[in-house]
Amino acid sequence: MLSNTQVAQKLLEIRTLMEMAGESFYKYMAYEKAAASVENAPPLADLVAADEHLKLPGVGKSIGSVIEQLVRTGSADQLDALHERFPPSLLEVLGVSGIGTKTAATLFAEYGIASLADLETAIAAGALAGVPRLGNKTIENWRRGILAYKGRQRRTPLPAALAIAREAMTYVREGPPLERLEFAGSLRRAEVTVGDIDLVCTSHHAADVVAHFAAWPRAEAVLAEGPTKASIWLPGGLQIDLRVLPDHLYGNLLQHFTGSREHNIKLREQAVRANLRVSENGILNLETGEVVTCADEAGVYATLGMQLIPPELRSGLDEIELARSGLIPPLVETADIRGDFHMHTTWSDGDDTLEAMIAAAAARGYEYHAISDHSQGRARRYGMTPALLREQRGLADEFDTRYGIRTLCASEVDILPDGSLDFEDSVLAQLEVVIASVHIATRQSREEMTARLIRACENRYVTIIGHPTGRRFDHSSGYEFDYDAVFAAAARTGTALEIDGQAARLDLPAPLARKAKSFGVTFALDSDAHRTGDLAAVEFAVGQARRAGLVKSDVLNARPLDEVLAFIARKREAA
DNA sequence: GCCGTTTTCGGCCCGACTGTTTTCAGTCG
Repeated sequence: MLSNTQVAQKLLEIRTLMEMAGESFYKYMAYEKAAASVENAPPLADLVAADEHLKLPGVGKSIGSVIEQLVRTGSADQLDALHERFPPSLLEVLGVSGIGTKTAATLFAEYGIASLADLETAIAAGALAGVPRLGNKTIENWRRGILAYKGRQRRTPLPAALAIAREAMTYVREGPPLERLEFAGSLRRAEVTVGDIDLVCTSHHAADVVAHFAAWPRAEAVLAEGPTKASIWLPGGLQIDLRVLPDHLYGNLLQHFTGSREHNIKLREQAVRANLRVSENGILNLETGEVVTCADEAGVYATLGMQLIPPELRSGLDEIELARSGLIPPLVETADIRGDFHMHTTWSDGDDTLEAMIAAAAARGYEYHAISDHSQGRARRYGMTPALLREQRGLADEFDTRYGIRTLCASEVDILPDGSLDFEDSVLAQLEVVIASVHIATRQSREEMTARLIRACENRYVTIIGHPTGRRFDHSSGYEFDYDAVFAAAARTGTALEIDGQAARLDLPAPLARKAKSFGVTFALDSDAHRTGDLAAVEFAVGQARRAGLVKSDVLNARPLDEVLAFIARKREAA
């Protein structure tokens, strides 16, 4: 069964090969739009089963049937036919920066270059010398592009990209004077992984700022450098783009470079109907010739007759229609978070002591938090026993007085393969917060895993299901289960679902959280910190929550302590 | 190929940078 991301990739492959085949621009662009739509949609398997995939924006009859084939069989007639003409290895050639579909099509048709290896051989043999419109500089750029392609990592996880962006911004600030500097693009939209880093800047000294940026010692190569914009590569192939414009255009600039591409296309299509041309240089009224420039993004959206759309919602799905109708809700913010239910100490697998974690949580200004060291699972060499839990509780009470915070007595308890928990109910009853998580036996069938998670929800002592899908960017795509059934069980039993902000997890993913919200589920936004420095990861959980459209009232740890305790008590009493 | 607050037909976002082209196509985001 192909995932949404995999289907989106196949649609993009069709798009690329259609362009090479000489299909019309709007025809293949339709596939690109559909791919973006699919990426942000709920699980396609469910949509196709309910025949609801045709409701996705940009998906009509033709692409709808392609999606259906992809989901059911893993391929599609259309893709197979294109592969008859163009070998899949051509996509490698297209992966080289500077080579687009036109060039790749020519290289293939005229010189038989069908793969990266073919291209390298042709360059090394000088087979491309003397070709019209192919100078030494172009060949040299390709050679560099091939090296970058080979060394390139996959898309960079959001937390890692954010750290790099902040380093680059620190460096840029050390240069010529500037007014404002911000990261934009997929990073600002809180996408789970980012393909490159976009920085926007306002300054009276644009060319100097750009030159300073391009001279960053950490840059391995400068891809492009003009008077207002430069692109650099870091070792490993991550690209950073910087654009500099005058300060009165800050709103237009930030809006333009925050994207997404599909969001901007839709926004501009709407604007065109009102005779407005939108770009980073302002909003041009084609009738009057007047140009509106905006100091902030709210001005851009207001000029286009809609609410400000938060960056995390700019996916190109239906946010523009909602904003025109005034239906974008105020999303949950990091400042709303009053506590963090999920963190570990040296008592299990954390790196920092109980006191250090409590002090750090208090320093973040939390009203309450929970220390949730692991239960001592059957296969676990570390972790808490009932005796250790009692001992930890006593110490925590002392530290609470010292640091002015309320530490809830908690544990992250393994959900065993049959859905029972790793602690007896009598132990669970002593805990104020129970996070139940799947760590073992992750290869169960969809049916077994569904039953297992539902049974965990039905345990009266379970407050939160931790990192519900088990996906990890480093090695695991997570386990399969019937999302609807588990979300319904969570809502019915008053069990919160976690959005785990740990760098490698970000789980629940935003499209699933959006779906869970439709069932009436309550969410816990947690850091899953294993050291004090990771408590800030709750911000990544908030980012995913915002992408899912969650508001303050959807979030358990945005509530005051008495309401949190009442939420927990309701479930225990109801059972 | 998709879509509709003028449209079920006739439209479809916008601009920066590169290379070698004497006027712009290709690529990228």
